Amino acid sequence: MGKKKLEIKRIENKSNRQITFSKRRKGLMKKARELSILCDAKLALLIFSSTGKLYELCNGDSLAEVVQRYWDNLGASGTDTKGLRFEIADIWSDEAFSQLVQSHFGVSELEHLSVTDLMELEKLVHSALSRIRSAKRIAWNRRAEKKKKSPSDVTRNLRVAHNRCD
Amino acid sequence: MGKKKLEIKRIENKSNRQITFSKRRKGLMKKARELSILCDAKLALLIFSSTGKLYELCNGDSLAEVVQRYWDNLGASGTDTKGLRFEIADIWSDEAFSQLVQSHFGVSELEHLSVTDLMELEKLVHSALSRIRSAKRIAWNRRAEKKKKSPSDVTRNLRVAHNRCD
DNA sequence: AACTATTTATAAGA
DNA sequence: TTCTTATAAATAGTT
Repeated sequence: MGKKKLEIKRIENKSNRQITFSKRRKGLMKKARELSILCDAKLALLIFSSTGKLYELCNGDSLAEVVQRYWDNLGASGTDTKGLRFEIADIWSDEAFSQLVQSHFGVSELEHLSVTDLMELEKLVHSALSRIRSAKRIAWNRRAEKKKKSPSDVTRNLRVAHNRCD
Repeated sequence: MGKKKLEIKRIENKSNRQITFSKRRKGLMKKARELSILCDAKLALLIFSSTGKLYELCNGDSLAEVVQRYWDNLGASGTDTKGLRFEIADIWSDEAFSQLVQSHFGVSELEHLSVTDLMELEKLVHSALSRIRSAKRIAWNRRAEKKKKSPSDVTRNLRVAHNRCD
């Protein structure tokens, strides 16, 4: 929409690209906000400009919680994750984790921690996730290297689970 | 845009709300895709309908990676997280975590785990996060209850940190 | 699910 | 850059 119809492909002129980014980013966020209000939807929107600057929008829950729902949803829609879910619950009966909490905060019950402590713990666990993901990526590549010619169905399914984006 | 100007507030009629949700969701995703192509931006968009159904869009990296960049960004932009970051790194030198990995998978080095194991571990740690967040929410409410009248600056800042959304 | 009267977003230009 | 304006695009109400 504008004086000329704009073809949807990368804008090569840098300053035009910047201007369009700024205008459309604002428009997109406005629309996102409207959708969430009009239709009572929860949403999260993250935009990284080509220079790496982050713009974000979310409503209702914190972004972390929206993302968490995303993960829950992944788990729920998976076909054979039930056995896994049982084991997942077990992390809390595992001595190791309460020891971890104990050694960092002096108590082992989450219920006894302050908001500040819990935020710190949250970041702590997030950093664990980062490292796990990184290891997963590396393991994935190692695996892909071996099966270069024709990936098996199992491999393809894993890719879907790993990279659930359209 | 439409035959009448629509006031931006929750649409009470359920079927109208549903129809508007469907139309606007499609429009929003189209705009998001266009922005990412035109301006070479990375983005992630998660939408949960009021019935809980998830619609998502992301380009470039997987959603997990976009979200991870979000967390990295949070850490980098925080004013007083440096001290915290040091402690965060320490989770991996902590015996407790490697014991956890050891007891679940038989080896303690992430590098020796398979993709499948790492995915399981990832879910495991995610479930830990769920519980931490839940505890945080509860602790937060307890705290808010006490300071009902006029929240202090500290309280307000924590809310910002907890719920970093505009 | 299609239509269409309007509103809204925005590409160029000032 | 910010403001304006002509035009394209999205969509509210309707069928």
